[in-house]
Amino acid sequence: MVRMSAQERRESVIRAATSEFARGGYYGTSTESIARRVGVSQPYLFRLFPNKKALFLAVAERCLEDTVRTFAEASEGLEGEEALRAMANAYTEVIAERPERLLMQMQMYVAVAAAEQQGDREFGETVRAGWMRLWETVHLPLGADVGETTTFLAYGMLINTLVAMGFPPAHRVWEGLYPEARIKGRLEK
Amino acid sequence: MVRMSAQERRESVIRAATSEFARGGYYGTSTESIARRVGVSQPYLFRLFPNKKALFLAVAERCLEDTVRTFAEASEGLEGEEALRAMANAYTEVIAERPERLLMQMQMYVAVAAAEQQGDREFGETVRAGWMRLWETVHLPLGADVGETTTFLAYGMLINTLVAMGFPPAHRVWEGLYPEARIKGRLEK
DNA sequence: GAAGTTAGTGATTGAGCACTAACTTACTTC
DNA sequence: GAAGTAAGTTAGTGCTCAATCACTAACTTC
Repeated sequence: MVRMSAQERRESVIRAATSEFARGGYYGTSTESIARRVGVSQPYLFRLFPNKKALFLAVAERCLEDTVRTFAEASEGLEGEEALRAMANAYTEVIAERPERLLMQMQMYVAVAAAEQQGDREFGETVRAGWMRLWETVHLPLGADVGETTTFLAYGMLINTLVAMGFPPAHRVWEGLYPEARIKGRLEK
Repeated sequence: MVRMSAQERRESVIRAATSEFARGGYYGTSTESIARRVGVSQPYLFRLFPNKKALFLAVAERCLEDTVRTFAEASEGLEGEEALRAMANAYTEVIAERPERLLMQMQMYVAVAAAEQQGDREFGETVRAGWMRLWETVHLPLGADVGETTTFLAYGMLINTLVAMGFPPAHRVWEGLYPEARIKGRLEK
Protein backbone atom coordinates (compact mmCIF):
# COMPACT_ATOMS: atom_id res chain seq x y z
CA MET A 1 0.00 0.00 0.00
CA VAL A 2 1.41 3.32 -1.13
CA ARG A 3 0.28 6.21 1.00
CA MET A 4 0.01 9.64 -0.54
CA SER A 5 -1.12 13.02 0.62
CA ALA A 6 -4.77 13.72 -0.12
CA GLN A 7 -3.70 16.34 -2.64
CA GLU A 8 -1.44 13.97 -4.55
CA ARG A 9 -4.17 11.36 -4.49
CA ARG A 10 -6.67 13.81 -5.85
CA GLU A 11 -4.31 14.42 -8.74
CA SER A 12 -4.03 10.77 -9.63
CA VAL A 13 -7.79 10.41 -9.31
CA ILE A 14 -8.25 13.24 -11.80
CA ARG A 15 -5.87 11.57 -14.23
CA ALA A 16 -7.58 8.21 -13.93
CA ALA A 17 -11.03 9.74 -14.09
CA THR A 18 -10.08 11.58 -17.28
CA SER A 19 -9.41 8.30 -19.05
CA GLU A 20 -12.53 6.68 -17.70
CA PHE A 21 -14.92 9.56 -18.30
CA ALA A 22 -13.40 10.04 -21.76
CA ARG A 23 -14.55 6.57 -22.83
CA GLY A 24 -17.79 6.25 -20.91
CA GLY A 25 -18.99 9.77 -20.29
CA TYR A 26 -20.53 10.82 -17.02
CA TYR A 27 -23.25 8.20 -16.77
CA GLY A 28 -21.32 5.42 -18.45
CA THR A 29 -18.50 5.53 -15.93
CA SER A 30 -18.76 4.01 -12.47
CA THR A 31 -16.85 5.42 -9.53
CA GLU A 32 -15.83 1.81 -8.96
CA SER A 33 -13.93 1.70 -12.27
CA ILE A 34 -12.15 4.96 -11.48
CA ALA A 35 -11.15 3.75 -8.04
CA ARG A 36 -9.87 0.49 -9.50
CA ARG A 37 -7.71 2.38 -11.98
CA VAL A 38 -6.28 4.55 -9.21
CA GLY A 39 -5.71 1.51 -7.02
CA VAL A 40 -7.82 2.72 -4.16
CA SER A 41 -11.13 1.69 -2.63
CA GLN A 42 -14.29 3.11 -4.14
CA PRO A 43 -15.59 4.79 -0.96
CA TYR A 44 -12.33 6.65 -0.60
CA LEU A 45 -13.12 8.72 -3.68
CA PHE A 46 -15.87 10.32 -1.64
CA ARG A 47 -13.32 11.52 0.86
CA LEU A 48 -11.43 13.25 -1.91
CA PHE A 49 -14.44 14.65 -3.77
CA PRO A 50 -17.87 15.39 -2.30
CA ASN A 51 -19.65 13.42 -5.04
CA LYS A 52 -19.37 12.08 -8.56
CA LYS A 53 -20.48 15.33 -10.15
CA ALA A 54 -17.77 17.31 -8.40
CA LEU A 55 -15.20 14.85 -9.67
CA PHE A 56 -16.48 15.17 -13.22
CA LEU A 57 -16.37 18.94 -12.92
CA ALA A 58 -12.78 18.82 -11.70
CA VAL A 59 -11.84 16.64 -14.65
CA ALA A 60 -13.62 18.96 -17.08
CA GLU A 61 -11.87 22.02 -15.70
CA ARG A 62 -8.51 20.31 -15.91
CA CYS A 63 -9.20 19.28 -19.48
CA LEU A 64 -10.00 22.85 -20.53
CA GLU A 65 -7.03 24.21 -18.65
CA ASP A 66 -4.66 21.73 -20.32
CA THR A 67 -5.97 22.57 -23.77
CA VAL A 68 -5.66 26.30 -23.17
CA ARG A 69 -2.12 25.82 -21.93
CA THR A 70 -1.20 23.70 -24.93
CA PHE A 71 -2.13 26.51 -27.31
CA ALA A 72 -0.72 29.28 -25.15
CA GLU A 73 2.64 27.56 -24.88
CA ALA A 74 2.76 26.61 -28.56
CA SER A 75 2.02 30.12 -29.80
CA GLU A 76 4.19 31.95 -27.30
CA GLY A 77 6.11 34.67 -29.07
CA LEU A 78 4.62 33.81 -32.46
CA GLU A 79 2.01 35.49 -34.64
CA GLY A 80 -0.21 34.88 -37.62
CA GLU A 81 0.83 32.06 -39.94
CA GLU A 82 3.60 30.91 -37.63
CA ALA A 83 1.35 30.80 -34.57
CA LEU A 84 -1.26 28.88 -36.57
CA ARG A 85 1.32 26.33 -37.65
CA ALA A 86 2.66 25.96 -34.12
CA MET A 87 -0.75 25.49 -32.56
CA ALA A 88 -1.81 23.04 -35.22
CA ASN A 89 1.33 21.01 -34.63
CA ALA A 90 0.73 21.09 -30.89
CA TYR A 91 -2.78 19.74 -31.38
CA THR A 92 -1.45 17.02 -33.66
CA GLU A 93 0.74 15.90 -30.80
CA VAL A 94 -2.24 15.81 -28.46
CA ILE A 95 -4.11 13.66 -31.00
CA ALA A 96 -1.30 11.15 -30.94
CA GLU A 97 -0.38 11.18 -27.30
CA ARG A 98 -3.44 12.28 -25.33
CA PRO A 99 -6.45 11.22 -27.38
CA GLU A 100 -8.42 10.79 -24.17
CA ARG A 101 -8.23 14.55 -23.70
CA LEU A 102 -10.04 15.09 -26.99
CA LEU A 103 -12.67 12.56 -26.08
CA MET A 104 -13.07 14.10 -22.67
CA GLN A 105 -13.64 17.44 -24.34
CA MET A 106 -16.57 16.02 -26.27
CA GLN A 107 -17.97 14.33 -23.18
CA MET A 108 -17.81 17.64 -21.43
CA TYR A 109 -19.61 19.54 -24.19
CA VAL A 110 -22.27 16.91 -24.37
CA ALA A 111 -22.70 16.79 -20.60
CA VAL A 112 -23.75 20.44 -20.55
CA ALA A 113 -27.12 19.72 -22.14
CA ALA A 114 -27.85 16.95 -19.66
CA ALA A 115 -26.84 19.09 -16.70
CA GLU A 116 -28.85 22.05 -17.94
CA GLN A 117 -31.91 19.84 -18.33
CA GLN A 118 -31.64 18.85 -14.69
CA GLY A 119 -31.56 22.43 -13.57
CA ASP A 120 -27.79 22.49 -13.06
CA ARG A 121 -26.92 25.77 -14.68
CA GLU A 122 -23.48 26.00 -13.08
CA PHE A 123 -21.79 23.26 -15.07
CA GLY A 124 -22.74 24.91 -18.35
CA GLU A 125 -21.44 28.26 -17.12
CA THR A 126 -18.10 26.69 -16.27
CA VAL A 127 -17.75 25.01 -19.65
CA ARG A 128 -18.82 28.10 -21.59
CA ALA A 129 -16.37 30.23 -19.62
CA GLY A 130 -13.65 27.70 -20.43
CA TRP A 131 -14.55 27.85 -24.10
CA MET A 132 -14.32 31.63 -24.07
CA ARG A 133 -10.89 31.37 -22.52
CA LEU A 134 -9.88 28.90 -25.20
CA TRP A 135 -11.30 31.21 -27.83
CA GLU A 136 -9.29 34.19 -26.62
CA THR A 137 -6.19 32.05 -26.30
CA VAL A 138 -6.17 31.24 -30.00
CA HIS A 139 -7.72 34.53 -31.15
CA LEU A 140 -4.86 36.79 -30.16
CA PRO A 141 -1.96 34.92 -31.77
CA LEU A 142 -4.07 34.54 -34.93
CA GLY A 143 -4.04 38.29 -35.31
CA ALA A 144 -7.40 38.78 -33.60
CA ASP A 145 -9.11 37.64 -36.77
CA VAL A 146 -12.55 36.21 -35.99
CA GLY A 147 -12.69 34.19 -39.18
CA GLU A 148 -9.29 32.60 -38.59
CA THR A 149 -10.17 31.79 -35.00
CA THR A 150 -13.49 30.23 -35.95
CA THR A 151 -11.87 28.14 -38.65
CA PHE A 152 -9.09 26.98 -36.37
CA LEU A 153 -11.51 25.89 -33.67
CA ALA A 154 -13.77 24.28 -36.26
CA TYR A 155 -10.91 22.08 -37.46
CA GLY A 156 -10.30 21.20 -33.85
CA MET A 157 -13.88 20.07 -33.34
CA LEU A 158 -13.74 18.01 -36.52
CA ILE A 159 -10.57 16.36 -35.27
CA ASN A 160 -12.23 15.56 -31.95
CA THR A 161 -15.11 13.99 -33.82
CA LEU A 162 -12.92 11.83 -36.05
CA VAL A 163 -10.93 10.66 -33.04
CA ALA A 164 -14.13 9.83 -31.18
CA MET A 165 -15.45 7.83 -34.12
CA GLY A 166 -12.21 5.89 -34.19
CA PHE A 167 -11.07 6.67 -37.73
CA PRO A 168 -7.41 5.64 -37.96
CA PRO A 169 -5.09 8.57 -38.74
CA ALA A 170 -4.24 7.14 -42.15
CA HIS A 171 -7.86 7.10 -43.25
CA ARG A 172 -9.02 9.22 -46.19
CA VAL A 173 -11.27 11.37 -44.01
CA TRP A 174 -8.18 12.83 -42.36
CA GLU A 175 -6.70 13.96 -45.67
CA GLY A 176 -7.82 17.55 -45.55
CA LEU A 177 -6.74 17.91 -41.95
CA TYR A 178 -3.04 17.35 -41.61
CA PRO A 179 -1.41 20.70 -40.84
CA GLU A 180 0.80 20.54 -43.91
CA ALA A 181 -2.14 20.08 -46.23
CA ARG A 182 -4.19 22.65 -44.37
CA ILE A 183 -1.60 25.36 -44.34
CA LYS A 184 -0.48 24.62 -47.88
CA GLY A 185 -4.12 24.93 -48.95
CA ARG A 186 -4.34 28.33 -47.33
CA LEU A 187 -1.09 29.54 -48.83
CA GLU A 188 -2.14 28.60 -52.31
CA LYS A 189 -5.17 30.87 -52.22
CA MET B 1 -55.70 4.81 -25.41
CA VAL B 2 -54.63 5.29 -29.00
CA ARG B 3 -53.70 2.09 -30.71
CA MET B 4 -51.18 2.17 -33.53
CA SER B 5 -49.57 -0.40 -35.75
CA ALA B 6 -46.24 -1.63 -34.40
CA GLN B 7 -44.51 0.09 -37.30
CA GLU B 8 -46.08 3.47 -36.56
CA ARG B 9 -45.30 3.03 -32.90
CA ARG B 10 -41.69 2.25 -33.67
CA GLU B 11 -41.53 5.52 -35.57
CA SER B 12 -42.82 7.56 -32.67
CA VAL B 13 -40.49 5.72 -30.33
CA ILE B 14 -37.56 6.70 -32.55
CA ARG B 15 -38.66 10.32 -32.50
CA ALA B 16 -39.07 10.38 -28.73
CA ALA B 17 -35.84 8.49 -28.17
CA THR B 18 -33.98 10.99 -30.35
CA SER B 19 -34.92 13.82 -28.00
CA GLU B 20 -34.14 11.80 -24.90
CA PHE B 21 -30.84 10.32 -26.06
CA ALA B 22 -29.84 13.75 -27.40
CA ARG B 23 -29.97 15.23 -23.88
CA GLY B 24 -28.82 12.30 -21.80
CA GLY B 25 -26.76 10.13 -24.11
CA TYR B 26 -26.98 6.37 -24.04
CA TYR B 27 -26.31 5.79 -20.36
CA GLY B 28 -28.00 8.93 -19.11
CA THR B 29 -31.32 8.03 -20.66
CA SER B 30 -33.70 5.50 -19.13
CA THR B 31 -36.05 3.48 -21.26
CA GLU B 32 -38.64 4.59 -18.74
CA SER B 33 -38.27 8.24 -19.79
CA ILE B 34 -38.55 7.33 -23.46
CA ALA B 35 -41.68 5.29 -22.85
CA ARG B 36 -43.22 8.13 -20.85
CA ARG B 37 -42.59 10.54 -23.69
CA VAL B 38 -44.18 8.20 -26.21
CA GLY B 39 -47.11 7.59 -23.89
CA VAL B 40 -46.65 3.86 -23.63
CA SER B 41 -45.56 1.45 -20.92
CA GLN B 42 -41.84 0.90 -20.51
CA PRO B 43 -41.85 -2.88 -21.10
CA TYR B 44 -43.63 -2.39 -24.39
CA LEU B 45 -40.50 -0.82 -25.85
CA PHE B 46 -38.96 -4.28 -25.66
CA ARG B 47 -41.61 -5.61 -27.96
CA LEU B 48 -40.69 -2.98 -30.51
CA PHE B 49 -36.91 -3.21 -30.13
CA PRO B 50 -34.94 -6.21 -28.87
CA ASN B 51 -33.03 -4.09 -26.35
CA LYS B 52 -31.88 -0.59 -25.48
CA LYS B 53 -28.78 -0.80 -27.67
CA ALA B 54 -30.83 -1.68 -30.74
CA LEU B 55 -33.05 1.32 -30.09
CA PHE B 56 -30.05 3.61 -29.78
CA LEU B 57 -28.65 2.21 -33.00
CA ALA B 58 -31.95 2.82 -34.79
CA VAL B 59 -31.95 6.41 -33.54
CA ALA B 60 -28.34 6.91 -34.61
CA GLU B 61 -29.00 5.56 -38.10
CA ARG B 62 -32.04 7.75 -38.47
CA CYS B 63 -30.05 10.75 -37.36
CA LEU B 64 -27.34 10.16 -39.95
CA GLU B 65 -29.91 9.45 -42.64
CA ASP B 66 -31.77 12.69 -41.91
CA THR B 67 -28.60 14.72 -42.03
CA VAL B 68 -27.50 13.18 -45.30
CA ARG B 69 -30.93 13.84 -46.77
CA THR B 70 -30.89 17.44 -45.58
CA PHE B 71 -27.70 18.13 -47.52
CA ALA B 72 -28.66 16.06 -50.54
CA GLU B 73 -31.96 17.85 -50.91
CA ALA B 74 -30.47 21.29 -50.30
CA SER B 75 -27.74 20.90 -52.90
CA GLU B 76 -29.85 19.17 -55.54
CA GLY B 77 -29.06 20.62 -58.93
CA LEU B 78 -26.52 23.08 -57.52
CA GLU B 79 -22.74 23.21 -57.58
CA GLY B 80 -19.81 24.95 -55.94
CA GLU B 81 -20.53 28.24 -54.23
CA GLU B 82 -24.28 27.87 -54.68
CA ALA B 83 -24.36 24.38 -53.27
CA LEU B 84 -22.28 25.51 -50.31
CA ARG B 85 -24.64 28.36 -49.59
CA ALA B 86 -27.69 26.12 -49.89
CA MET B 87 -26.28 23.44 -47.60
CA ALA B 88 -25.17 26.01 -45.04
CA ASN B 89 -28.64 27.53 -45.03
CA ALA B 90 -30.20 24.11 -44.65
CA TYR B 91 -28.01 23.41 -41.63
CA THR B 92 -28.93 26.78 -40.15
CA GLU B 93 -32.54 25.69 -40.30
CA VAL B 94 -31.71 22.46 -38.53
CA ILE B 95 -29.94 24.43 -35.79
CA ALA B 96 -33.07 26.44 -35.18
CA GLU B 97 -35.70 23.76 -35.58
CA ARG B 98 -34.09 20.42 -34.78
CA PRO B 99 -31.27 21.14 -32.33
CA GLU B 100 -31.79 17.72 -30.80
CA ARG B 101 -30.55 16.21 -34.06
CA LEU B 102 -27.22 18.00 -33.65
CA LEU B 103 -26.92 16.90 -30.06
CA MET B 104 -27.83 13.36 -31.01
CA GLN B 105 -25.03 13.45 -33.57
CA MET B 106 -22.50 14.22 -30.87
CA GLN B 107 -23.94 11.57 -28.56
CA MET B 108 -23.54 9.11 -31.39
CA TYR B 109 -19.92 10.01 -32.10
CA VAL B 110 -19.08 9.83 -28.44
CA ALA B 111 -20.87 6.53 -27.99
CA VAL B 112 -18.55 4.86 -30.48
CA ALA B 113 -15.59 4.94 -28.10
CA ALA B 114 -17.63 3.41 -25.28
CA ALA B 115 -19.02 0.70 -27.54
CA GLU B 116 -15.60 -0.10 -28.98
CA GLN B 117 -14.18 -0.43 -25.48
CA GLN B 118 -16.78 -3.04 -24.67
CA GLY B 119 -15.89 -5.07 -27.71
CA ASP B 120 -18.82 -3.86 -29.77
CA ARG B 121 -17.13 -3.16 -33.07
CA GLU B 122 -20.37 -3.06 -35.04
CA PHE B 123 -21.69 0.23 -33.73
CA GLY B 124 -18.51 2.04 -34.71
CA GLU B 125 -18.64 0.52 -38.18
CA THR B 126 -22.16 1.78 -38.65
CA VAL B 127 -21.33 5.30 -37.53
CA ARG B 128 -18.16 5.46 -39.61
CA ALA B 129 -20.06 4.22 -42.66
CA GLY B 130 -22.67 6.90 -42.03
CA TRP B 131 -19.97 9.54 -41.79
CA MET B 132 -18.48 8.42 -45.10
CA ARG B 133 -21.91 8.69 -46.69
CA LEU B 134 -22.24 12.18 -45.26
CA TRP B 135 -18.78 13.01 -46.52
CA GLU B 136 -19.58 11.93 -50.08
CA THR B 137 -22.90 13.72 -49.96
CA VAL B 138 -21.25 17.10 -49.42
CA HIS B 139 -18.10 16.31 -51.37
CA LEU B 140 -19.68 16.03 -54.79
CA PRO B 141 -21.71 19.25 -54.82
CA LEU B 142 -18.65 21.10 -53.49
CA GLY B 143 -16.81 20.23 -56.66
CA ALA B 144 -15.10 17.16 -55.20
CA ASP B 145 -12.66 19.44 -53.43
CA VAL B 146 -11.24 17.72 -50.33
CA GLY B 147 -10.32 21.00 -48.66
CA GLU B 148 -13.77 22.49 -49.14
CA THR B 149 -15.44 19.35 -47.86
CA THR B 150 -13.24 19.19 -44.79
CA THR B 151 -13.85 22.84 -44.01
CA PHE B 152 -17.59 22.50 -44.44
CA LEU B 153 -17.80 19.51 -42.14
CA ALA B 154 -15.49 21.21 -39.64
CA TYR B 155 -17.85 24.18 -39.39
CA GLY B 156 -20.65 21.70 -38.86
CA MET B 157 -18.84 20.07 -35.96
CA LEU B 158 -18.13 23.44 -34.39
CA ILE B 159 -21.81 24.32 -34.69
CA ASN B 160 -22.77 21.05 -33.02
CA THR B 161 -20.39 21.86 -30.19
CA LEU B 162 -21.69 25.38 -29.66
CA VAL B 163 -25.26 24.10 -29.64
CA ALA B 164 -24.36 21.39 -27.14
CA MET B 165 -22.69 23.92 -24.86
CA GLY B 166 -25.84 26.03 -24.99
CA PHE B 167 -24.37 29.24 -26.38
CA PRO B 168 -27.34 31.36 -27.51
CA PRO B 169 -27.28 32.12 -31.27
CA ALA B 170 -26.68 35.81 -30.64
CA HIS B 171 -23.50 35.15 -28.67
CA ARG B 172 -20.15 36.44 -29.92
CA VAL B 173 -18.77 32.93 -30.43
CA TRP B 174 -21.24 32.45 -33.27
CA GLU B 175 -20.01 35.52 -35.14
CA GLY B 176 -17.66 33.80 -37.54
CA LEU B 177 -20.23 31.13 -38.31
CA TYR B 178 -23.32 32.68 -39.83
CA PRO B 179 -23.42 31.67 -43.48
CA GLU B 180 -23.42 35.27 -44.68
CA ALA B 181 -20.26 36.10 -42.77
CA ARG B 182 -18.69 32.81 -43.72
CA ILE B 183 -19.35 33.07 -47.41
CA LYS B 184 -18.55 36.77 -47.51
CA GLY B 185 -15.24 35.99 -45.84
CA ARG B 186 -14.45 33.45 -48.51
CA LEU B 187 -15.45 35.75 -51.33
CA GLU B 188 -13.22 38.53 -50.12
CA LYS B 189 -10.13 36.38 -50.35
C1' DG C 1 5.58 6.34 23.53
C1' DA C 2 1.16 8.38 24.03
C1' DA C 3 -2.18 11.42 21.72
C1' DG C 4 -3.78 13.18 17.73
C1' DT C 5 -4.30 13.36 12.86
C1' DT C 6 -4.52 11.79 8.16
C1' DA C 7 -4.97 7.99 4.69
C1' DG C 8 -7.49 4.27 3.65
C1' DT C 9 -10.79 -0.12 3.93
C1' DG C 10 -14.99 -3.46 4.26
C1' DA C 11 -19.66 -3.97 4.66
C1' DT C 12 -23.94 -2.20 3.53
C1' DT C 13 -27.96 0.34 1.80
C1' DG C 14 -31.42 2.18 -0.97
C1' DA C 15 -32.58 3.65 -5.38
C1' DG C 16 -32.81 3.12 -10.29
C1' DC C 17 -32.84 0.45 -14.20
C1' DA C 18 -32.99 -3.08 -18.25
C1' DC C 19 -35.43 -6.72 -19.18
C1' DT C 20 -39.05 -10.90 -18.53
C1' DA C 21 -43.38 -13.29 -17.84
C1' DA C 22 -47.98 -13.57 -17.59
C1' DC C 23 -52.04 -11.45 -18.53
C1' DT C 24 -55.72 -8.16 -20.84
C1' DT C 25 -57.84 -5.37 -24.28
C1' DA C 26 -58.99 -4.01 -28.79
C1' DC C 27 -59.30 -4.90 -33.66
C1' DT C 28 -60.05 -8.28 -37.79
C1' DT C 29 -61.93 -11.95 -40.37
C1' DC C 30 -65.02 -15.67 -41.46
C1' DG D 1 -70.31 -13.74 -32.87
C1' DA D 2 -66.57 -16.80 -32.16
C1' DA D 3 -61.69 -17.41 -33.05
C1' DG D 4 -57.51 -15.53 -33.82
C1' DT D 5 -54.11 -12.00 -33.68
C1' DA D 6 -51.82 -7.81 -32.74
C1' DA D 7 -51.27 -3.97 -29.30
C1' DG D 8 -50.56 -3.01 -24.88
C1' DT D 9 -50.33 -3.45 -19.50
C1' DT D 10 -49.08 -4.88 -14.49
C1' DA D 11 -46.14 -6.95 -11.56
C1' DG D 12 -41.81 -8.42 -10.66
C1' DT D 13 -36.56 -9.86 -10.79
C1' DG D 14 -31.88 -9.39 -10.48
C1' DC D 15 -28.26 -6.35 -11.00
C1' DT D 16 -25.47 -2.08 -10.81
C1' DC D 17 -24.09 1.75 -8.54
C1' DA D 18 -23.46 6.25 -5.70
C1' DA D 19 -23.06 7.20 -1.24
C1' DT D 20 -22.72 6.27 4.02
C1' DC D 21 -20.92 4.33 8.24
C1' DA D 22 -18.04 2.37 11.30
C1' DC D 23 -13.75 1.00 11.58
C1' DT D 24 -8.25 0.25 11.06
C1' DA D 25 -3.43 1.42 9.78
C1' DA D 26 0.08 4.50 9.21
C1' DC D 27 2.38 8.77 9.93
C1' DT D 28 3.46 13.15 13.07
C1' DT D 29 4.36 15.78 17.06
C1' DC D 30 5.51 16.51 21.82
